[in-house]
Amino acid sequence: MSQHTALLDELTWRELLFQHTDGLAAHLAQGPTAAYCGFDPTAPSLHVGNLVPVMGLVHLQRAGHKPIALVGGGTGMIGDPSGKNSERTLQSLDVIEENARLIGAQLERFLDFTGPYAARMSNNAEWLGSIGLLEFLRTTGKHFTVNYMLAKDSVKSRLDAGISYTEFTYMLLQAHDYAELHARHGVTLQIGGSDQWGNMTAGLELLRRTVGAEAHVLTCPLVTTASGQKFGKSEAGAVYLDAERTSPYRFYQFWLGADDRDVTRWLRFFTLLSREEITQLDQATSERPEQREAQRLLAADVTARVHGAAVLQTVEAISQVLFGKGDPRDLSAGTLREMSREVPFAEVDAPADGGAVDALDLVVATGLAKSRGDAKRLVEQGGVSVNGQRMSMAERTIASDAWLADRHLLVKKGSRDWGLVRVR
RNA sequence: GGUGGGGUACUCAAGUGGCCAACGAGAUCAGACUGUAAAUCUGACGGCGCAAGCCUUCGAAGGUUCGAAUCCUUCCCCCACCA
Repeated sequence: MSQHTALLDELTWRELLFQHTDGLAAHLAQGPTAAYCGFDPTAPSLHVGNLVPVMGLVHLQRAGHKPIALVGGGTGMIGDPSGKNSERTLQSLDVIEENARLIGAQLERFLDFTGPYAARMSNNAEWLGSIGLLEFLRTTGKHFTVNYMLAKDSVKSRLDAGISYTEFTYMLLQAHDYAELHARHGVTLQIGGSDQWGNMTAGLELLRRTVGAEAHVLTCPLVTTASGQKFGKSEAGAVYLDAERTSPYRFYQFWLGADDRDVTRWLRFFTLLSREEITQLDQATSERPEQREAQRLLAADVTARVHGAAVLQTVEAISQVLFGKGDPRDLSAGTLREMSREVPFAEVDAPADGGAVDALDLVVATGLAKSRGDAKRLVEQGGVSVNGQRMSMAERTIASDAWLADRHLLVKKGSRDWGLVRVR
């Protein structure tokens, strides 16, 4: 067993291996293999769910293979019907281009572009964008029967609701990508989420029929949560890698909040910690769950990889301040200013009448409630604290002598949603 | 094309002239408990409002009526069976 086949063992114990083609182990044993994984630019940022195949590429590289991260600037113009129960609206070309640029930049951070196993970035707009319809139909389309295409789950499940000719064609484009990358870079392995199996095998079909090359595919499982929630959703929606969309603090908190039942699996999925370390953390979770060592390490590891060590330090410090038992009055103006970039922040005008601000306004200004009526409901239920003091409808104003450093007010909604306000 | 069933709030789903902003369940939010957990219990849950109340909603548009989610007309869509 060489370094190259260690990939499968690694993925197996991490449970990142869902399905793969027969003979993959023997193929990998032959030496460094070029492999790719595609990401369509359907959003301006990757989200945590995308991290699974990204980590697949990372493991691939660590096992001595050459990863290619493919941005689907071309396929993104068409729309993948896999897992969708209705037709999607097409996005404008500018949006797709911009998304592709942003996602490409995110992907670059995970891979090493130097050394003997240097990674490579690619964008299928490069070849799909300029291929003519007739040429495409003659070179790629000719190798697929409609019968074959109709048998794919992605298509079959849409036959009642309807599927456009455009989306129907998606699998051919992905197959074309595989063939193109095979020709350009000798790619013989494609990885992706388990929902991509159909599209990926279409690529194998094309390679088999055209160049007769041996090629493989490997899929990663879908991430699930113990509570049955969709993975990667927080109250505020999807958890993105982009700091503008999901603040690093929220990102960190997302991982920190992992369910005990999920945390070990997520450590295997999303960190590079060794088997021994993870086993140890697993034990820590069952012996002293309240310490949440596993969650802390998971959050730190992933946040550091995505946002960098410096940012991790900041968000850890902020988490410590917010959830530690310190008195908010001790916070320095500098700390508060740093915090204002990570938690919902708003500035309000000083009240005309002498200085006391209304908690309802603070809750609304920070977006923790969408209206005063909504805020009132929260206060009535005891869900709002300002500067550590629980508010009630009768007592909910904060006089200026109770403000924090540099005219700040720290608002807490529920047990873990925070907002910061500064009085102008 | 014919016949029958159906479209109700985030989702599922009651309601068939006033007591309906609309039973119930889930989701969500808050409180208690706790580990910034899970489970459980309690409360909130169309919008705006500190309240009185106002506004918008029951596929769409009209109509009947003092009054409609509920009755009538037309239209749109879904499902089942027949052709």
